[in-house]
Amino acid sequence: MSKRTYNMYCAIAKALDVVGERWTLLIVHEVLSGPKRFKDFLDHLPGIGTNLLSKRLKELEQADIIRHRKLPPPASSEVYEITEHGQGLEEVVLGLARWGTPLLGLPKPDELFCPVWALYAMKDRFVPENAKGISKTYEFHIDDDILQARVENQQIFPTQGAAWKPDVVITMDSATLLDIGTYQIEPMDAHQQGRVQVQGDVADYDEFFQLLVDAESGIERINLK
Amino acid sequence: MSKRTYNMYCAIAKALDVVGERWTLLIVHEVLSGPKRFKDFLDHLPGIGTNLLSKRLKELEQADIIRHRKLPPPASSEVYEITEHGQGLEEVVLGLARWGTPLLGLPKPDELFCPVWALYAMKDRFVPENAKGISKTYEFHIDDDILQARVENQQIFPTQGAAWKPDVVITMDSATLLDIGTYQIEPMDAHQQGRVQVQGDVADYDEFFQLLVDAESGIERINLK
DNA sequence: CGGAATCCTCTTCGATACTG
DNA sequence: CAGTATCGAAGAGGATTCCG
Repeated sequence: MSKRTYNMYCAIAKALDVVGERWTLLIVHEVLSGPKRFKDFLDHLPGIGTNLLSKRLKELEQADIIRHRKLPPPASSEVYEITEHGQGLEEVVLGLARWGTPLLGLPKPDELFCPVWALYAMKDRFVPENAKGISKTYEFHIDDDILQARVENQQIFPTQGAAWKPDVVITMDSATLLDIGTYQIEPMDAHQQGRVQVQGDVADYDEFFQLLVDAESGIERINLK
Repeated sequence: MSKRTYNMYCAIAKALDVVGERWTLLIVHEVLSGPKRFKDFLDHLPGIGTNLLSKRLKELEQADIIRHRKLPPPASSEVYEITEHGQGLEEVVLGLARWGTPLLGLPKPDELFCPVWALYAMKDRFVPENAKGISKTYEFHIDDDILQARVENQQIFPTQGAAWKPDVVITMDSATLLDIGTYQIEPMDAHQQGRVQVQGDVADYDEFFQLLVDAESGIERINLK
């Protein structure tokens, strides 16, 4: 009944004792992107099963990586969120995202995609040099998800949820987001074809994607052809 | 017989599809610290089992993270080393090391410790501000292992193996290294008690440990009491 | 509906023994 | 020393059920 451990006096092994099991770091990624309900995890982690998810959430809570709290009625559902200690794993998750990007290729039919996962892609692809003098908040409506990206001081802060006073609101479905993200279509072309709606200045929409790595190096980065 | 995958179009999941299995990142850590033989892995990864190690090495080779080559006779043994692609995982491993350090506590009797693991601890604890104007190479003989740390331009480059022209050679056993590393004893006290031998200027030996975080913040960092 | 518990099958892991 | 073979134990996956 004792928990499995590597039994090594090694910081890496100690970390993996806690977050190295299957699904664990993916669950951490989810809560790093914003508070989530049990159902959200199930939707975003295909095949995990309720029992295993339940077990993982308990382990993560015991390790002080997440906490859960009940929302007041009428919501009456539990919400899981990251702790300060868990926030320290951001560097690890971001490192995995960076290293994993070239393995993405094009999405396969049986692969699940959730819009929130684009948050780390934004961080990964953001080019500070292209953002000089820009201070804007971009809001995205992708399928039923709302995301935002605050750009400021040549940094980007993408998070889940609606922005307070967005400079522009950009609406598209996830298929279009994937086509743009994998450089199958230019952002402005997608807009002209009616696949993207923009509330606000269309120039802001165009500008946002200029902040990310361009198609040429981007295609190499996600390893297309 | 198809490999288990998360089936998510997500860079983090893709990375974990490749390096997320049990033992895998620890093996990557080992080769990041220097080329290793089969036996070395077995000695450093208690309980892995030869079959699983063999399997992991094959998987890592297939993923272009490590490569193996035969040493010329009379050595005639296989050596596994990191590839350029695998080197990209350094950020992930270092992130895990950083996050895992506060979980270390004091070494327990049944926990294995290998001197090479101190390499990432050096990187983690190095304080650039304390290294102004220092350009030296420190060589360490710990038990039967030889390590080195090159300090230059307020950076530290710890690696496995003997240095070319070390400024100082420091010899101790791993118990002493652990005592110093966990702030149970001051480096100079350990030297005075004959637990550390120094070839070269003893001031250099003292200086080196000044480059790492001091006891006060260090104890907090590894979460002792 | 959110989440925990049960049962069953399958895969992976871990330890030992064995071979080149 | 470098692996392969074998087998019992543990963990994962999927369906279903139960409880609030």
